[in-house]
Amino acid sequence: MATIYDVARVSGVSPKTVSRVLNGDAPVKKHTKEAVEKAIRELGYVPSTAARAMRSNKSGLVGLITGAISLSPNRADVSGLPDLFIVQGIQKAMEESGKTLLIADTGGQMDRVPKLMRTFEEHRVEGIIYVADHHRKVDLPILTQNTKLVLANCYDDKSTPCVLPNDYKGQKSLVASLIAKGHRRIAYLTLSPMLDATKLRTKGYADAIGDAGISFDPALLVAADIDATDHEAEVQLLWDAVDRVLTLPEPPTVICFGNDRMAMRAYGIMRSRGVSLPEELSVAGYDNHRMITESLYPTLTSAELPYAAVGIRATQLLLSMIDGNLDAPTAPILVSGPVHHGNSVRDLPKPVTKLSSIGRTTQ
Amino acid sequence: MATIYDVARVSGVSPKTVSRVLNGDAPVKKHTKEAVEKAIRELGYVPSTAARAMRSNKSGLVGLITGAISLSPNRADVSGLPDLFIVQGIQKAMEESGKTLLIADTGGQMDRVPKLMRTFEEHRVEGIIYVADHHRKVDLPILTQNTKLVLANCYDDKSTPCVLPNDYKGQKSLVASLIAKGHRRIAYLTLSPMLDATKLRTKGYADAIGDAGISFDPALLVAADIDATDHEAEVQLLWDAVDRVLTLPEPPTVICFGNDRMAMRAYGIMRSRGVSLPEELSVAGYDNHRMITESLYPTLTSAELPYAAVGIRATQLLLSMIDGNLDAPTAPILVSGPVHHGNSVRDLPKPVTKLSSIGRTTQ
DNA sequence: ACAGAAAATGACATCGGTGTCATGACATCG
DNA sequence: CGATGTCATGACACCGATGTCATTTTCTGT
Repeated sequence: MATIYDVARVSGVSPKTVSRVLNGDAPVKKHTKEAVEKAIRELGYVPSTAARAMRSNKSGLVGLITGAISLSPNRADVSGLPDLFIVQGIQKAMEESGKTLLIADTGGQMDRVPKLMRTFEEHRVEGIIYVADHHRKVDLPILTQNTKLVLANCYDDKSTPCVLPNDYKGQKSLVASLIAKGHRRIAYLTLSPMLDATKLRTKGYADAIGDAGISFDPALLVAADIDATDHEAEVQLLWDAVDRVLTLPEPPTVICFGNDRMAMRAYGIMRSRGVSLPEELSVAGYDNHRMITESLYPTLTSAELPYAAVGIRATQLLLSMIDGNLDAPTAPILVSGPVHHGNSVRDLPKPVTKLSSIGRTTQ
Repeated sequence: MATIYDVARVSGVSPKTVSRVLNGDAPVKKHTKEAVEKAIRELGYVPSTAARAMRSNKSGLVGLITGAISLSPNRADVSGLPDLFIVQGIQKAMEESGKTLLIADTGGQMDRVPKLMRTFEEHRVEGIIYVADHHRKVDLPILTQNTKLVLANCYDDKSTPCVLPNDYKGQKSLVASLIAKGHRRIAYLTLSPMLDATKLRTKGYADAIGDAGISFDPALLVAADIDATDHEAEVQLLWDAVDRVLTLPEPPTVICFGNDRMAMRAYGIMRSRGVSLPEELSVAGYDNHRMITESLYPTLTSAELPYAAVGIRATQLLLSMIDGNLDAPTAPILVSGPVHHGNSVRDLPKPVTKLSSIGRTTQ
């Protein structure tokens, strides 16, 4: 492989001058410059990042730890939006920065993380992004010294800088939009209550109806997706939850589901029950998993889980930390996504005025 | 960041001795060794691969070019098995080799490949794997000098070493297994005839029935998945193709589809037509896309498209080329996968003997 | 035409490891 | 006991870039 010395020799100048041509950091005579460029072309010279890294103490590398590549395709049916979208956002944002991404996949085994981090340190990465498969707390080994670390879709108790989806605001916006369409009996069939996302979204739901002056009815809030190892059991739980809210004395006019997949299943359940969507019942999901929302009929209203944006924000944050422009933020950075309106939510005739709204508004 | 010199100073030995402790390539007194290891621990010393790479001219890096990360999740509905599975295979195999994987995603734009290759060369990767999204011919820019290159799921006309799924054998094995179950009228509804995979599989189909002494009936071979930009049109083409073979004077007892997704759609079509599976008609797919094959009822018989294995083989090939153990193979390496038997193919009562098989065996 | 400034270029050291060779301390053997 | 060999260690150069500083060439203005 040709080196800068070879180029210098062939073009009859000093290596330093070749360096100047390469980096354009000092004036070089036009004639000289052309000779050097010719030599570079002839020799097929490509500068070595390793040598550069050594001299400048900057590797130009950024590490990414994720399980998204090894797990995503198989897992498409067990979870919400695949975290691969976060990785995509990171790739996209990183590309523009000129840094090179070193991707390490855990294969789902957390105990491999220290080894991966070690490899990253040997390569002197300028920073590391850790991506979790869902909004949750993590506990990573502490990095030696001052390697920059950003958590994406997760957080820890050492106040490591992190970027999270704004689950609170997402659900709140979604429910607010339902209220704006005239709905007042709004059921929420959640994912497991153990999830951070569920806790936050439930608060968003409660605040949205509270802000609208609607009283909170605990019967409308049902955890419908407990960790069932069994696929059958999962479907049955959902069926049961739907049944429970629909047979209430005053049933909801709309049901929000913990994610789009639950909503998709609900379409089938409604068909079985002879309930037509959205005429007799409106439905909303979460994630805006386009493969689902756009292919369902009617198209599904859903709050976007802004995974690509989380990846992009995490990258921007890391890059700014690397540049030293910014101290690490102490609070999590929250990323919000819009509500995507499909045809699964219908406009409800509004009561004429608040004063006259004495009769029932449902059914 | 601590260097080998810091370790040497703290432990009171020469840098070279520290190097020996690190690499174990020369005897070191036990006492000295312990002192060095203590210093390494205290300083949190991590050797720099950049410096190593410079001295040894070996980066320990391998490049991977793919579009699987940026495209896979969105594209799950437009293609067969996602090529991400190939990337998974590569990651897995590479991990054991101690090399570090540099993943570059094209984002679907082929014109970005030269830039990515350039970056890889700057990092002095020891080899590059190029992954295509489906079995096809590619035309990559020539690499400077002797950088090792392996193509996965694709080939070129410069006889670059490549690893391909054995589409011929896959379809042949599948059809042979159908014949073993007593089927003799076997329809094949293919993907676009322009695809390499289709050509190879069609030959596999023809050879399998030929080997069984069944005469080839062109009416049973229909291209059913032309590149329709429109989703609707695609479904209609499939419906039409199914209709065409089922209304033949002597209809098939089993239909093979170009991929699992087509087969999945066919389930719906059969339901509409009132044809029960597998009692009245057997069905087989291709890819063994588990998300589909295992969740359909009845479970789908499918030939495995061995993407993970393609990734692993490609990695092994590249690593052996890097080690110089092996010259590049001149012919493509073909990877075969098994046929996965689901419940979508039923055993057909066999004619008692060949001599007495005068009557119709169908319907 | 000449001093002085500015532009263009080069010599050399350095980054952090490791290969090569030299050297000193012991052990072994005749 | 001295010659020889082995073991353990260190000095030094080198990999390929680039920062620092020195030097040479070219450009100004008077």
